[in-house]
Amino acid sequence: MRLDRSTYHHGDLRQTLLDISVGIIEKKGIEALNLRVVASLAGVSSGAPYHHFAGRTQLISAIADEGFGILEKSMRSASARTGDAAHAKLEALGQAYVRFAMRYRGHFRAMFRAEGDSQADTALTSAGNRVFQMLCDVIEASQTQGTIPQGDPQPFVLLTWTAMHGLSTLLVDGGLKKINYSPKDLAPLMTNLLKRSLAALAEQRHS
Amino acid sequence: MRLDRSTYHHGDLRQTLLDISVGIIEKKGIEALNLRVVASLAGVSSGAPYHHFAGRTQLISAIADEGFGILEKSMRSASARTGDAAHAKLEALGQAYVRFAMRYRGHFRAMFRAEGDSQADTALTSAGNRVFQMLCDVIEASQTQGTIPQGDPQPFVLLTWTAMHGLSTLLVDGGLKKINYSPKDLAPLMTNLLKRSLAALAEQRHS
DNA sequence: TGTACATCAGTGAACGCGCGTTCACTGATGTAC
DNA sequence: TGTACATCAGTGAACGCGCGTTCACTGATGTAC
Repeated sequence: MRLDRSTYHHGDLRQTLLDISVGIIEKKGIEALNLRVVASLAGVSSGAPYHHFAGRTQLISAIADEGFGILEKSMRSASARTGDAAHAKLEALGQAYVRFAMRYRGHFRAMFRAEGDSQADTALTSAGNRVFQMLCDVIEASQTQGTIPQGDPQPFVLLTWTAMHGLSTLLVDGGLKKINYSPKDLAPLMTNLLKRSLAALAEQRHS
Repeated sequence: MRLDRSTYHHGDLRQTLLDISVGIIEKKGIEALNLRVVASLAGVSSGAPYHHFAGRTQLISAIADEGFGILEKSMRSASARTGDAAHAKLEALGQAYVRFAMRYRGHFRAMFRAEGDSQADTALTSAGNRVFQMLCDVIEASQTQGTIPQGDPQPFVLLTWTAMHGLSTLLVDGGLKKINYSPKDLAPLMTNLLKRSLAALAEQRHS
């Protein structure tokens, strides 16, 4: 019965492999993730990773899982730091999301890798579902509190997600390099845009 | 001096290869693009494509170029169909962009493939630059006509781009499968959101 | 109109390498008695 | 406390395949004279 994995053989190879992989995905993208290189950077042989992950795919999934965990924690603590006003919570969630994407680019890419139409297996993890649920909840709370018009919340949820996610994608993949506007200014700008404009949608939805 | 390429040997293998590749990228994603399979689907041998493209990378670039060409044409004709009011043109551009992404998913993926940080060579083609320029122009026209507040147009351009592009990405990669809201309703919804809310940003930009 | 020649778009076998994955093995750690 | 044994996390050579790419070639089309 070993309590301390960290003194056993390598230390914590599993986490080391995850960390190195994240670094590679950040720098070179997910396609460049090469198990042999990861292993050698970790100082182990090419077969070692298979004692911790069934294969390359599972390693990437593990990174995605870790990412969703971090994202959920970030969003919960961001939400907890605000008052009960739904609009404040919505803004906090948006900022937390974008900030997460910038800070954990490798995880973000692993979480939202587009692998053709096999998107089925990109089914969100439980943490991913909880994140999405947080968004739904705060939108509904906004409706209850009158910050957002009544009615089917889905379009509002979608718009919020689109704005958050679209901006994050642009920031992560460098799609706005040619626009010299600081990302730090953009996150709050974007979330405020969102918050302020949701109301304008009310009549649009019924057209 | 042959005037009719289409009667020469295969016909127009170059275009055939492009079309088949686009189909594959639509169905299975860009990583699944396999030159040998493309060649065999076109009914030619594995070496044939190299008489038309220097390699896999150049074939993808050719698809991207074609895509930017189509996108530019779509946006120009959408813009031409409206009056001179800048806000109408802005909305038309947004709708054209999203519609293009849905209709030409393969091209769209080739145009905005994220290949790590080698984004340098994803430098936009001339058509891509013109598309971006159209967006800048209409934003500036909106400022002149008073639909959008004065000042540095960059943040406005960026927000428009983010909204258009973020929604398109979600639609193309199936990121909103679980939300049963029709894409056809979403495009105008999104562009209207954008148009109506740009004004709300004025004070935000100076905070 | 016919013959020699250049060119161009194909063929298809073969090369070669990157890389995921396997497998028989070894050495270190923990457990039983 | 020592010895036998189970287990687990490593090693590293080797397998195998997918796939981009090359190359000597062939047959069809176009040009010169």
